[in-house]
Amino acid sequence: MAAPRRVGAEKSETRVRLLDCVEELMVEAGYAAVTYRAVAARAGVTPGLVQYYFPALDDLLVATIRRRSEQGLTHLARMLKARPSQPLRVLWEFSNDETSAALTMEFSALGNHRKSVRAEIVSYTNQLRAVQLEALAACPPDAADAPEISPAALLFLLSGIPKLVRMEEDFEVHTGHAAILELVERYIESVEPSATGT
Amino acid sequence: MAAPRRVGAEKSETRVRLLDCVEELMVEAGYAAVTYRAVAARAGVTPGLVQYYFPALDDLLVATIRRRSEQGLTHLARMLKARPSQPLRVLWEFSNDETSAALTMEFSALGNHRKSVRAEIVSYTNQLRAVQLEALAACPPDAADAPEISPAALLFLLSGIPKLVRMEEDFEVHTGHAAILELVERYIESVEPSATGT
DNA sequence: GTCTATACGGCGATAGAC
DNA sequence: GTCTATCGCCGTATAGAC
Repeated sequence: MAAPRRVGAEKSETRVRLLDCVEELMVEAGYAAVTYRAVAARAGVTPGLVQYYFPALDDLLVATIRRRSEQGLTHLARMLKARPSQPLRVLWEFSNDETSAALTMEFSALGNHRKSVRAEIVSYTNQLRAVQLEALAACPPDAADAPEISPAALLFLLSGIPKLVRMEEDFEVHTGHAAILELVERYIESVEPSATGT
Repeated sequence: MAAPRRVGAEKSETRVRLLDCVEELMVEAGYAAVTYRAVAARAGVTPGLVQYYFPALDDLLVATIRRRSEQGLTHLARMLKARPSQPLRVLWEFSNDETSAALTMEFSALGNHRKSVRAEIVSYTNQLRAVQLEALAACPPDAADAPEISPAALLFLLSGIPKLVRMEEDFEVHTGHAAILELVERYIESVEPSATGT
């Protein structure tokens, strides 16, 4: 693996600040607003310096995604560890957490035609799914009045519904959102009653 | 409303051909590949001529979406009219139809930061939802063993699940897809048995 | 290792000639 | 209706100052 050119140190304060600026630009104006010149202007440096740390725009975008992904995996692991008896609630809350929802949507859109970004998202999603499936497997939902549903299908719904709701809200569609959220929450309540320990 | 500049006739053959080229470019290489120069090259005309018919790139993209949307609404109306006793099956098949799935995904991604495109999608989606809800309202699902679910929530799932599945497949995620599709189809079978008339 | 200056070709968009 | 010329912004590459 040849060094692709000269590149800045990983621990540089400047580098960290640049990634922060990318996130800000993305949520405020979309991924299309992430240009060398715009990032440089916001960080108060020259465009050339941004390129020094991230030779190609892909490098800048992938680094931004990777940092967020690592934070997400760590966060989920902490939540699961703190409440080992309520995997469904934890997964549902995690997927509904909007801390970085706008950013996540932006990344997905970007991934649609940037191969490098897509690869990074695939890697992250696979790690996430593995952790989530493991948590669900430890607690097979066999409550009395709950419909039969496989852990994989349940995970699809728990993680997918909040994402779908956010996407539709972005396009001013609200049909059935309140009803579906209430339905999922009633299901969770039936499988993992609020007042339950391990 | 002032005429925004000179513009080509709606019925021009060239105009129709340009829209075809846009769709081809979009599915083959993504919306980012839709440039005046690329569309012109594919259609065998000069970039300036493309701009004559569509002064801004937004005009070109919106025209492409509008044409597809009208086709989609017409198609759904025909399907509903042909099988008035099976709204659930029709809606499910319509949402699973991949005739223009790639294009639809592309439009959604585009809509995320092109205001004009977003507005067009909002308009189309609202019309679509109205038609779909009306179809569902004519047939309240009160089958014996089906879980209680409102028409709006049901529509959310029928239209959203196929979209979500396609999005995840794009990122090489397959978890729970087969199970969830089978689950929905079993539900539909319970509410609208295959061998049923009006 | 950090940072700057400059140049190149491609892009969307505009104005206007034929 | 059709096409050309031109403008400013973009990603990228390179040469070199501190």
